[in-house]
Amino acid sequence: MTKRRVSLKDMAKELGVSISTVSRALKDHYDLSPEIIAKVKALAKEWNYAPNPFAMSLLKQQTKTIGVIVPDIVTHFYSSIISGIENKAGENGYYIIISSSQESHRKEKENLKNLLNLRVDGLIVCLSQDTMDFSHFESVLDSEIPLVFFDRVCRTEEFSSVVIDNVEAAKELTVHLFKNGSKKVAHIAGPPNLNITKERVEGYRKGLEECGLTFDPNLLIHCNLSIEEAAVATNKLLSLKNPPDAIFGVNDMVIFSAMKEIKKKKLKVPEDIALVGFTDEFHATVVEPNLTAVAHPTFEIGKEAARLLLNEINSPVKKTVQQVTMKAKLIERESSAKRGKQIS
Amino acid sequence: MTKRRVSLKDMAKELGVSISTVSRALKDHYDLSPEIIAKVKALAKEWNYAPNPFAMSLLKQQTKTIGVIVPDIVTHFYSSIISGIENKAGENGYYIIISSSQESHRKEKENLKNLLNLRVDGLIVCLSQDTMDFSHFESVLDSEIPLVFFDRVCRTEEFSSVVIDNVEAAKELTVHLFKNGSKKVAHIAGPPNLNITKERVEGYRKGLEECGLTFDPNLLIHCNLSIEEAAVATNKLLSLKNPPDAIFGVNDMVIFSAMKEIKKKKLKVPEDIALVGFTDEFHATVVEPNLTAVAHPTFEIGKEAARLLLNEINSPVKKTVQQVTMKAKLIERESSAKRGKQIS
DNA sequence: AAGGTTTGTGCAAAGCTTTGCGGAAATAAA
DNA sequence: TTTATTTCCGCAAAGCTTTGCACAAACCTT
Repeated sequence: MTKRRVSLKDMAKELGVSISTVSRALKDHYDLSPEIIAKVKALAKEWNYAPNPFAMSLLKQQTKTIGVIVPDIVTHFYSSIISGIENKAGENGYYIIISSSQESHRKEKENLKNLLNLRVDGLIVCLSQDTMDFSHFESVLDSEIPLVFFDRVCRTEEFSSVVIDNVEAAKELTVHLFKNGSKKVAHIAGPPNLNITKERVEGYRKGLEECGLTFDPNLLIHCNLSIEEAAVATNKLLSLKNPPDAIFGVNDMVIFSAMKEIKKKKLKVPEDIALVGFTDEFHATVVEPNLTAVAHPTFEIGKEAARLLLNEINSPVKKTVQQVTMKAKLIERESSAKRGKQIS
Repeated sequence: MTKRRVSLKDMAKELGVSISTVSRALKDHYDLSPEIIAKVKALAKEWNYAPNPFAMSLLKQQTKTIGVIVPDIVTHFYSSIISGIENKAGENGYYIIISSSQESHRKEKENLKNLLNLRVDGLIVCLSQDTMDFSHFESVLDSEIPLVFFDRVCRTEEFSSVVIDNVEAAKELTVHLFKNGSKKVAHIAGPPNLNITKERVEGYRKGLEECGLTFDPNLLIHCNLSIEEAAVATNKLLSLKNPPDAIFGVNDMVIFSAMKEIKKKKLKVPEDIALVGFTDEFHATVVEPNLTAVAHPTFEIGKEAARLLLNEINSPVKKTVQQVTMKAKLIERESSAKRGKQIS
């Protein structure tokens, strides 16, 4: 138990005036005598007064708090987005409360319930990997608390969301591989229920089509987004009788893992097999060879999600569902350099 | 403005009983009739009642909230520690509010003030890079709110802290380099004001001493923890007339940057120059060659800090300052392999 | 001097919960 | 029938802030 902070009451007692007078003095109410105002302010400063946020929340029925649910906070992709959210929220006097679903549907539901009970003013959510049933968001609709999804989304007619154009980006990536000499492009995809998986697979197939390559079901493997499963998938691909000459991975983890497995087999990237993926700016340049990748503007995604949410929170009208698509850019680096070209 | 949630009052009205009865029924008060209890509970469930946390905070004078201040949330080291904190806090029904100082003393002060005004029950802090003046923690002492530092600490007689044995680890790292053939070990250190810097420099010098190497001031460079400054430092070392054959970097950023610069110069790690540092498990294995490093048990550090804090929060006695030193282990990988030995 | 206006301040309610205490009704005992 | 005992439930205060309304005092006008 910690010490009680000073309240208006304490100051009123000290100065021999009423609580209301103190309250008003602090906000320069027009018809208080200047002396009183000065006295009150001086004492407030000396005693280091700050309004009790709980009393305020109770009164105002708003908490200046945003709840965030992400699959995990350790992955750079998410922490960077969180950073963007924090940035925007902070600018507007909002605090964020972060909770991670650890890619579990159960935990996601639990976190959602907790944040709702905490009376957050709004929510920003990225779905967990194994969320296939979206009924828990019904309660959000009921409560009329604004919610914005990002990256992994659902119920887009009911909730705003921030995404990148996955179809287009995946297509671009596939075409890029073809142009740089790959003829057998494999794709290690994510869990089939996620929108990002579906969209990227769609883009992959469109890309193949555009290049006149036929889709080979053996070259498309779904896995969850762990290092382990990605390693298994990679090895499966590499041991095909007709192995791929390029792999397009659905995200960071998958790419890292694939790269490790490829190196273990003494194969060279990109000479033997090119490698591309979706990732964030940071990691693409840490690994070697540097990764050709669709880089998410993570910080911006976070900021945008927060901006949308703040808009909805402060909007007088009922609902303003919006889908924002951010620009993701393909950055060509070493891992998919043209065959035969010397890598420096 | 969102919909009001149901309150005890609403339910009391609906059932035609008093608020107190509803409140007591929900906690199975002994002298209420079983029928009333059943009715209340049924309605509470149907209406999805949850106590208003602000009313509770007001009443109980505690918020079940922990404030966390870190230099940034994007770096894996910190996000992983945060993850540990969240884990432990969650288990005990506490929420965490995270704010980042962005390595700025000013922001750190501001965050501290905000969290104090928010009435958090406790604080977990890692100092910013340019915090040299620690007077802002006076207010924490005054408020009697428990605080635990980790990694970058100060005022250790007044606040508990969780650290690793930097001196010992740095010494070990230096000796390891010597044993594997390095004779001129350089150290890129952090800002001189940080305890981690001082301790690692001390360990470095002890290590040199133990190996019978004399300390060369040219081989010790201080820099802030950015990619850019680390690159400058690395180049300065490499262009000495008598350049080092090993670099010991104070943290991740420094190491990544140094590695890039070394590769740019077409030098080989570890053949031309060995590289070791302090980092987390994850990144050490992502870069190539894999990094020999003192790996922080980041998740555990977070859990331990939270554990200490929770102890203090729930302790009836006044103060129980504790210094916990976590085990950091040196993991030998490729970047410092014995000279001449083949790297697989 | 009496009524009207201005100026400065306090009361009280609302927002929500918990809990000590007191009170009413019902039952048991005398 | 009256008193004592249970059994069940409500009042009210505390925790803190804001704000509409009311009240009092001082001033001004006629």
